[in-house]
Amino acid sequence: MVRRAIVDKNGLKKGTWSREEDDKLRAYIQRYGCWNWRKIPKFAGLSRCGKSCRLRWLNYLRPGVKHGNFSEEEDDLIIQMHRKHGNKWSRIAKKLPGRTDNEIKNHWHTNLKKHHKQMQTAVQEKDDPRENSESVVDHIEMLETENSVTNATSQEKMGERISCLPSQDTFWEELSPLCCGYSSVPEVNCTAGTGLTSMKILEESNVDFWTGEGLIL
DNA sequence: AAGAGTAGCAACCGCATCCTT
DNA sequence: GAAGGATGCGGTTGCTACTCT
Repeated sequence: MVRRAIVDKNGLKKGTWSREEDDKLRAYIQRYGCWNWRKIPKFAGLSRCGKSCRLRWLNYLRPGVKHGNFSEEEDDLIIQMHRKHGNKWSRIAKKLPGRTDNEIKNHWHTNLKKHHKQMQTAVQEKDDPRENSESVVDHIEMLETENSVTNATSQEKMGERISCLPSQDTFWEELSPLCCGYSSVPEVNCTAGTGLTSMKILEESNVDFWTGEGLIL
């Protein structure tokens, strides 16, 4: 299920990524971070365009990316999010840690679309009470809205909670190879360092690893 | 067994938006 | 504020594997 690798007129390779290319890109980004997607292929020794590298990293090589079957919970969430936001795949992906917008989009077109149509037909035939009740998505987003309203307070709390983090620069320098693809980092008030690794700190601080936002518990 | 049709998904393309100068 | 470059996003394509006839 892959595209044959070809070389275009500019000498840039297209199509399937080989293992060797994956290794090169992964090694480069883990070492230097993704400071400029256009220049990375050159420095990493790849005959690919920056866009292609970015996509490959975000969808496959990035640590934490889940592959394989979607759970029922994930399916439900996708369906509800799609009902609410339409084809806003990146937005939907933010609610599913480890899933990429591309994967969700594919999953929707191959599996959920059919299911969704069946559901809609069923709803039209028999008025589905779920259509009128508050969905999980609505509830989550309502909480998020409340969270953003009290953002200042939250940030203060966040500052307190992770005031033990290393300096901001050190912190994101260490994390940058893992956080590539996200153009912004959260405004985190970091102060004195500790012996904890950044990953460990993230795990313990209720900060969403992928978005940098505080998690709703 | 073989050819046709379909499903699944990685990857590309082009436009939109953001960021920097 | 304008322009140009970088990045993000969603639609679409192309290829292989699988299923059906």
